[in-house]
Amino acid sequence: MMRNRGTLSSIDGYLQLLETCIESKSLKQGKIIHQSLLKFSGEDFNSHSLVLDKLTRLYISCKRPQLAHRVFDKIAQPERKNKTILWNQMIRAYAWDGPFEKAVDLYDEMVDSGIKPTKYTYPFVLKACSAMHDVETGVKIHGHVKRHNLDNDVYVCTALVNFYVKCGCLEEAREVFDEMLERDVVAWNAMVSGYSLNGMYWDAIGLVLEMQRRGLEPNSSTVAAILPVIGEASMLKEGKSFHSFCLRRGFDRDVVVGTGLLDMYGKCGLLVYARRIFSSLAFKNEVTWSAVVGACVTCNSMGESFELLGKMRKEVGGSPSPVMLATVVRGCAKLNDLNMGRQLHCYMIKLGFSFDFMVCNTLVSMYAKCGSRNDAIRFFEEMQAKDSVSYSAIISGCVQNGYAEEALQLFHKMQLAGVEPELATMMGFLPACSYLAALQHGVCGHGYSIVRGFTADISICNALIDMYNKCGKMDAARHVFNRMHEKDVVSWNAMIVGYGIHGLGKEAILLFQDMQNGGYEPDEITFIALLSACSHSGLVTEGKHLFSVMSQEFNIAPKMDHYFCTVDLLGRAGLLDEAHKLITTMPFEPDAHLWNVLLAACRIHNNIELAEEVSEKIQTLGPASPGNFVLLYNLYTIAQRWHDAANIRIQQKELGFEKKPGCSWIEVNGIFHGFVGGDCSHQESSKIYKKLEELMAEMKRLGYAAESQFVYHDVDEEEKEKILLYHSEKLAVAYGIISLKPDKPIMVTKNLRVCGDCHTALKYITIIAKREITVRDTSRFHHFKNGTCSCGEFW
DNA sequence: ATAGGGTTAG
Repeated sequence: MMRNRGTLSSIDGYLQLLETCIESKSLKQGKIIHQSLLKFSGEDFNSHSLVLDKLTRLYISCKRPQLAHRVFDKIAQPERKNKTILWNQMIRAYAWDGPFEKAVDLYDEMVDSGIKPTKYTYPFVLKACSAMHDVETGVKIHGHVKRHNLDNDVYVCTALVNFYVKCGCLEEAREVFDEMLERDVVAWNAMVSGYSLNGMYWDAIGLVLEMQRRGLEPNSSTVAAILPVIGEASMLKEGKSFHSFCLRRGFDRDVVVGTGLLDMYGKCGLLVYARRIFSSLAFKNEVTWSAVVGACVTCNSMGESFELLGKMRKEVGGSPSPVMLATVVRGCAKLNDLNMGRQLHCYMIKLGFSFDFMVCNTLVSMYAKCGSRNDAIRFFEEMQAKDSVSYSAIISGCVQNGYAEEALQLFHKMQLAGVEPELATMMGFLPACSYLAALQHGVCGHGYSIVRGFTADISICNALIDMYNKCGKMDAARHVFNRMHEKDVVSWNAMIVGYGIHGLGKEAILLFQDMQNGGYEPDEITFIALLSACSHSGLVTEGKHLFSVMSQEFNIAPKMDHYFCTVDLLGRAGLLDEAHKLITTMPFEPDAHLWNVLLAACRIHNNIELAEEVSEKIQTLGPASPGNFVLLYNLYTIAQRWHDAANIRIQQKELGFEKKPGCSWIEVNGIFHGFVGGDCSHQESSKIYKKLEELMAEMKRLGYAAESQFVYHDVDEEEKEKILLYHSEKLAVAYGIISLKPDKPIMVTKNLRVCGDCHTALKYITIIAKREITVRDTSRFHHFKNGTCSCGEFW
């Protein structure tokens, strides 16, 4: 009889066979045995607890927790009660390989069936909780630990510290750590890596010092845990002292420590040291190779990173890891090498990495940083799964390329898709609001940031300050600024810029005083902000003083941008010769851009002789931007040299310096209405033009004459008047007047500088329409009120 | 131990 084969006497044989499979982790053989048991053994055998126990262990050891679970469930209830160890092993299996929620389910089942968890149970459930970031369940389990008086066990408490650390609850972790009766090196390491993972370098280092003071020796794990933060904070001095500590203990030969050391040196910018450690390591693994490639990318040695990629394939064989490729792609982004980026993209597809979140997100970012918004969008849309990083990458990518409105739409899509915006998402969203002057969206973003606790972050507050400043809400910006618990140089700069673009130069300088009194060191950007603030307010003496002070007292050598601002300041004030002299006596060669600033000043003060001299310089240098062409063109048209003007236009086209079309927009109830010159595409276009004509008639009655010098075409006066009337900023203002309630101020944003004729016209319009109008152009705010503008003609 | 998204100026 077949059933005879399944007698109890043959069980031992099966059990032994299973045991060898468990030891050798041989899934294939194990499955064969399992199947033959099913086929030939019949019921008795199949429910034999020893067999089921072994089978469960087999699948656990082969990392098949779900298969194991199925067998485990067959063990009869009374038997299962005595198998605490097996329960623990099942939970551990899920905690390692997932699905993590199953680990928690099993734990609950265990507790419900009256089995007391042991100190070996808790660490695994907690591990599963931290993998899911399930703080609530973890805290519940912490309660169970206390109830079972296991809160004096090193093993369990270390697991609790680890759990809290991974969930970002540093205070809770520290509390558990502090209450531990005895602490071994592993416990200390858990706390150290907690501070390290959360970027709290001083706490991490302090803890290592304290552990040494208490007579405990840091081991290689301690060092490996602390090196990443040291690198992140570029604390070279501390890094070197840990390095020498490693040399004394011989830890440097350890791959993990060695990799950590080379990574740390790379992040500190010392590629020479990183290379040296890399070549000294006898054993290098995948991570080591990725780390050294990363060090090259960080230190701008791109060629070397590509070489290393090839070298690794030759020396180690096999294909590079996703991490390594993502790192090289990051290098392409840094180099702006779209071609190489595309090639790597193909390579990644070939290797089958196109399902990896990290890899795909790097590609989105690379395309965006290389200025190819189309590729970025296309690739982003094609991704089957998108996480918050994908959205963050595409949102900032759009903003970086000037597609701020699209960025807002993507932010909206993100929420519809149920993906929660993270801090870094807001770092793309808020600048998009700044760009668009999208106050209503910006305020929502502020609210959301408060709710999520992001406003504790300096960078978020800086982005908020900038957003409010660019939306014309200086009070709100200052409020955020004042309430920050900690500021950095960016905070001060953002606020100084705010005063500058609002024409409040004196306030900008006062804030600079406060900054110094507060013990903050200004940087290059601080002075760019200050100088441009002076230029917007006509503060010539103050600006000149700041320019000399920056190198003499603050040891910051003026760069092109500082000359740019100072020439602008002098030029606008009519000090053309002084501006000219500054350019010719500066310690490096001026570029076309800088001459262009002087040219613009010549145009303001109608100095044709100097302008011609300057334009010659620009022509020999080769115009560097569409702006150069525009100014030259304008200059010739003022001089009515139509032939020269036409030549400039032709040259501009041939060289591919197309001028950006002027475009203005206005936010009405959170919706943007954009206009280009002569735009008839708006739904209410006819109403807008009717309003403009009405205003025009009234303006003329008050003495307005179209300033036709702002039309640089050889056309007759009437035609010029029309071209001017339909400038985008006028269209947007007219739409504001007809769509916003009379008591609401009108705010229009323009992507170029506001035109001179429009500037005059808007003064009249404030009188006629009895409304306040604000225009933000690329360089500053213009607040029009009762026939005047806040800019005082400095723009 | 390596790895994806980020603020200010021109």
